[in-house]
Amino acid sequence: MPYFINVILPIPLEKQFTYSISNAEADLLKPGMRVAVPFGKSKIYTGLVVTVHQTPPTVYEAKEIDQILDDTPLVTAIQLQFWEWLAQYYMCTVGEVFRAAVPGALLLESETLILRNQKAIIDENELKDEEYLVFEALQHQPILRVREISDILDKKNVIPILNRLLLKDIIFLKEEVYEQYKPKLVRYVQLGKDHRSEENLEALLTSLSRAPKQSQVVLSLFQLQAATKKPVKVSDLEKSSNTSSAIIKTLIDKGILEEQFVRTDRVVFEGGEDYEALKSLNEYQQSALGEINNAFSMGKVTLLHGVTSSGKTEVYVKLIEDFIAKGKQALYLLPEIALTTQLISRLQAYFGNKVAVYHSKYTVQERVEVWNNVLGSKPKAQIVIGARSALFLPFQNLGLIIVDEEHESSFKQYDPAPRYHARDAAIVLGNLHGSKVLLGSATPSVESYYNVKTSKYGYAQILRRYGDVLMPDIELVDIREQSRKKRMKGHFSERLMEEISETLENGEQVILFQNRRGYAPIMECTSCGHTPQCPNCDVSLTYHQLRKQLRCHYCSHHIALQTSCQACGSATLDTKGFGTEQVEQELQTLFPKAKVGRMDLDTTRGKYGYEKIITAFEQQEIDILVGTQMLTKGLDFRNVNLVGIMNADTLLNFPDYRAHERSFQLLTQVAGRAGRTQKRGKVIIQSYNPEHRILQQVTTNDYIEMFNEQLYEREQFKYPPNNKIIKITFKHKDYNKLNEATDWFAKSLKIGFGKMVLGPEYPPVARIRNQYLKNILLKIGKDHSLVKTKNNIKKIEKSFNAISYYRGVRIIYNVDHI
DNA sequence: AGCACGCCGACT
DNA sequence: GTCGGCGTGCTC
Repeated sequence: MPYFINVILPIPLEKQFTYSISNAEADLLKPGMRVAVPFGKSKIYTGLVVTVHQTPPTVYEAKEIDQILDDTPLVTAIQLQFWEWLAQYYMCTVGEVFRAAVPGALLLESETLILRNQKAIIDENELKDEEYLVFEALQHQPILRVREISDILDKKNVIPILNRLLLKDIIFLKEEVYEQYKPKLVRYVQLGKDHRSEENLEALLTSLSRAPKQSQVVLSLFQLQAATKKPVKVSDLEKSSNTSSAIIKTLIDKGILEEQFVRTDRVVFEGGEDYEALKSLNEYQQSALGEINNAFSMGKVTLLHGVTSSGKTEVYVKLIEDFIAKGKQALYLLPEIALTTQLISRLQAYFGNKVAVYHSKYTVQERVEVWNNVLGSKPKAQIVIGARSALFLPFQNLGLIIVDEEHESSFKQYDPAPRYHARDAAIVLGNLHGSKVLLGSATPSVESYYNVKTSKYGYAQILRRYGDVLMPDIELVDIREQSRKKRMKGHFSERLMEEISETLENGEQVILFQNRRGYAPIMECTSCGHTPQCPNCDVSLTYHQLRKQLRCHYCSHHIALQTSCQACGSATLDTKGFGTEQVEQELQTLFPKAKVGRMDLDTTRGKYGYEKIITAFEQQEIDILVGTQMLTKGLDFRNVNLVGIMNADTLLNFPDYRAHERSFQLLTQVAGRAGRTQKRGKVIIQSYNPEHRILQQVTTNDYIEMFNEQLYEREQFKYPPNNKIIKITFKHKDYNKLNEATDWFAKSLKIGFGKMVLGPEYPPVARIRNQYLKNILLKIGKDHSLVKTKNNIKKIEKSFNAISYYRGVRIIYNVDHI
């Protein structure tokens, strides 16, 4: 009986695909292994084996696989279960989860190569211009890629031309698949067998007496090897003998040296073996740890609620220590922006090279190495610290998951699918592994705190800051009043100016928070009111002073800065609103002696962009640091005594149901950066609306009141935690078609769900990259089954797709949309 | 998602 | 009269 496999392909299709395999392959293949399979006319994709079976497909002939890519499974059975859950819950395909879960370097795809047919007899006169260009290019370079041909011809669709050349036998095509991951090899050398004894060495040195460089190398190598008796890294040898690789190569060619290659990890912790002993916990941390362990023993997910700088990290470290002592793996999840060198080096100081790091700034190659180390339960991957994607690593016996900064909305993936929430997914993953899950935050999300209130989660609390440092003194400044009295200097109130001067005089540092990058959001003509718009999206262009450009934040379209209004020609252009760049500039005029730094998306690009600014600030080369959200997470600066929030209103006026909760969290977190040593820190919050409930609650640090009010409001408007929401986004370039399609969909939904259907409504930015967008929001009450609701939606989608006019309108589901 | 096949406007 | 636009349908 012939054998078959079912595979998952990394594409957004619901189905699994069946391929035929030989008996020999059936012996080798196990679920979780990768295979390269032909798909469609010419492509080759990486598929993941789900089942090996003997049921032939009935309505089609199964294709054969191209090749097997692994000799042991790359993905575990638990991972496959986890992927199924994600796909089901977040309404996407398992293929999309597969694509997101596995490092890109392991998902090989074929590429079409164009080669010249050497045997062809070509009459150049028969070729058209474009065909000739391709032909000529192939004379210089025997192999070309489709991309390169596109570049040569300056045209995107080159397939018709290639087809014509193919027909004329001038070229042929080849599909090439290649492994993108290559292990890193380090070259080692040692003295050849014949030269190792002392007398042979002397003979050798005599024979090399007329080649002083070479004998120098031999001598250095002998000294280096004397200590270890092991081969020596070529790079070390070059350094110690002060020679070039050419001389070493000559010696290898002469057979005097032997070379060998050793596989190494790209990611190595250089700290050695001396771990720092864990600081002993203070009584508050100790009692929190007790409460956590108590809740864990009841099998509960637990929330650790500890004020800013209360030393939550030490509690985590203690827990991790306990779990790895039991031989378990531990996963420590953080939002991307909190994954700073500061925190990582702190953990490495405790656990040395047992810590592996996994996040988006790592190269694909580095990620493959972490993946393999986790899969092999290697000692160096017992503890994984990473951003949300670290959930997808192939853990073998995961004992503990910590989700730090649990309230952070960046744990929810927005685009592309799977649009999962890492905190919620972590709880499911914990269930599959039977591991304990700890959520930590200084300002828990309403959802998590609600789960504590309803006894679904365990709870532990730390109310004191570490070392009994006082909570900062928070002062609200009414800038409405100030600007009316013309007391503002730019965007700075008198109070903020005073405090900055005083702090600088004391030799302390200042952090200023402005939740907007760029110089000023928009440029406006004061004569006619015209503002430059993006041609592809429904937004105004943002002014970036540094590059003298107007840029679109959605499609990265940009134009040079205008000197006169495009609409009326007058030169009376002015900026409206302000961002970090402008704050930075104002500071330089207001405090000419202070060194000002800026930290936002624009200044932290690149692998070490971040570190540079942080280090400069730590070493007090910067007096005032201006920044966005990034400033709030995982950073610990000793000498900061003042934090200023330039404008709290932009946060509060955000048009979504989480705006208030998020403002409270953000402001509390930023405030927490002030005064981390003995002196009480100072926080100035500037606002046009200082009576706002949330601002009052931040000032008095009243989390409970904030929670109760928010919970009440959420219940009134049928939002989570008691209700579930699904946002359905529709996308199409034809405005009218989109409107009709969304109206149809909403009408169908309303049959089953009535007034729980909201919209369709345009989002604030209704067109991006020339595609119009429209949303339908579905609220699902506690009394409704989520699974049934989703099935219902899928059914409606099916009928929707059966209407040919609507086809082409893209539908995007976002479950638990934040 | 890609990618091929198939039917209508603007150029040689 | 062709070239190339993108609507439609399929992929084991």
